[in-house]
Amino acid sequence: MGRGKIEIKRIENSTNRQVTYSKRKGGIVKKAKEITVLCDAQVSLVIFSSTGKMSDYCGPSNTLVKLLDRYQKSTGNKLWDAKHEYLSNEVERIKKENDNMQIKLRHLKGEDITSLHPKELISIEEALQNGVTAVREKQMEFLKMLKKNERTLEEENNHLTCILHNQQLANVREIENGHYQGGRDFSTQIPLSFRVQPIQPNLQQNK
Amino acid sequence: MGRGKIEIKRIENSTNRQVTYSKRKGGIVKKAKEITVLCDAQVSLVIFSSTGKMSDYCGPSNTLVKLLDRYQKSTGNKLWDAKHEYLSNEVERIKKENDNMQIKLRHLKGEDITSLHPKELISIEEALQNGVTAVREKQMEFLKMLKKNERTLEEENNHLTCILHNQQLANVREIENGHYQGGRDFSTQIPLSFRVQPIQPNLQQNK
DNA sequence: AACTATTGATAAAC
DNA sequence: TGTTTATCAATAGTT
Repeated sequence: MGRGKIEIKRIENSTNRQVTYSKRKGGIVKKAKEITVLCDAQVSLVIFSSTGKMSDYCGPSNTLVKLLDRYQKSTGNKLWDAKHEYLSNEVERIKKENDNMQIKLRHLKGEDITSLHPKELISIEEALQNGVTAVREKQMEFLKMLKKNERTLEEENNHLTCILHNQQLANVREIENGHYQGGRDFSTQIPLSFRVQPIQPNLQQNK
Repeated sequence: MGRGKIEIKRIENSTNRQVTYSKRKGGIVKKAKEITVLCDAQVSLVIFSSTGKMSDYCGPSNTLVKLLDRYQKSTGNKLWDAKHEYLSNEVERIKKENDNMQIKLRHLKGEDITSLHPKELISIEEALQNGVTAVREKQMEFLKMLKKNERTLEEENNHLTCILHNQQLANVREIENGHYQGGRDFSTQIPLSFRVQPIQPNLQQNK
């Protein structure tokens, strides 16, 4: 079809090849559209030119994806294969797990329990009771720790009070003896055992 | 091109449509092959007939997958990567949700609470307390229902006892009067108000 | 499935 | 790239 018959082999003239490509591409796409309408067929057509440019045509109301999905099924080719299926199943599985946990959570919060059996209610109550017990135990631990800290602080307080008292005594005595010497460091006169030791409260266990 | 011009619209005659489909399909595939050779292009062609049968053509040394991979890159359409990504994200998202719930559940069960703040402990305790309250309320409802049923049954019992008593009295009297008539239906002699009424226990509220 | 009159596609030229 | 035109190819209707 044309001014002369042509052999079906690569067109060496690059320009000619490009022109022929354009024309024939148009022709094929047109034919594709026609067969789509005439025979209500589904067509997916993807063409790359030798320069790497792409064209495509897809039957109406059909995304390429949809059509290729069908292609996959037809050929048994697992185009988007195991990975996909795995992920899909994974999503399903986890969603179910999620739902179950949601339900359990709601039950533990005392919601949606109207439709439950007495036995189920009892087991939930037990769980809650155990929880309460454990939480309260923890709180008791806290309390103990606070009290322990309190005691420690009290002891420290006593210590400090004692030291202060001693200092004041020493001070008074020095003044009475007329040996007052101004800004002296009294701490060096206090027996070592009375010096304030830094105390680490173990309240910081929970930052 | 043919014995007469045809409109490009669906061919209603099914046989004709099928024939035209065959012819044109061959034509398109031929054209695809030609452009492949003439212009060294790459072609992927997938056609489904209206009956669901599939044909395809692929340029030489190119699997459809490879070509479509190129298509994917060309369009920037992350054809199946997009799907994958979506699913992957979905999995991640739900897994996180899952983990959070798992943690909450464990906390409510009194597990893994060592690292919690007192404030958090308190809010968990509150939740548990609420749960216990709700569950116990439900159980109370059950108890009430059971008691109500018990009462109902007792009343029924009384009824029946009463009826039986009356029957026996009637029986005795009849025998005393010498009017005994064998397998008679005593129920017809009992005043209506004494007849056993069917009682619907509302215990079935929870199936 | 084969035939053929006709239309449609397109190679070459502009 | 778009148009024109002579020619060939595809195919609609027929057998």
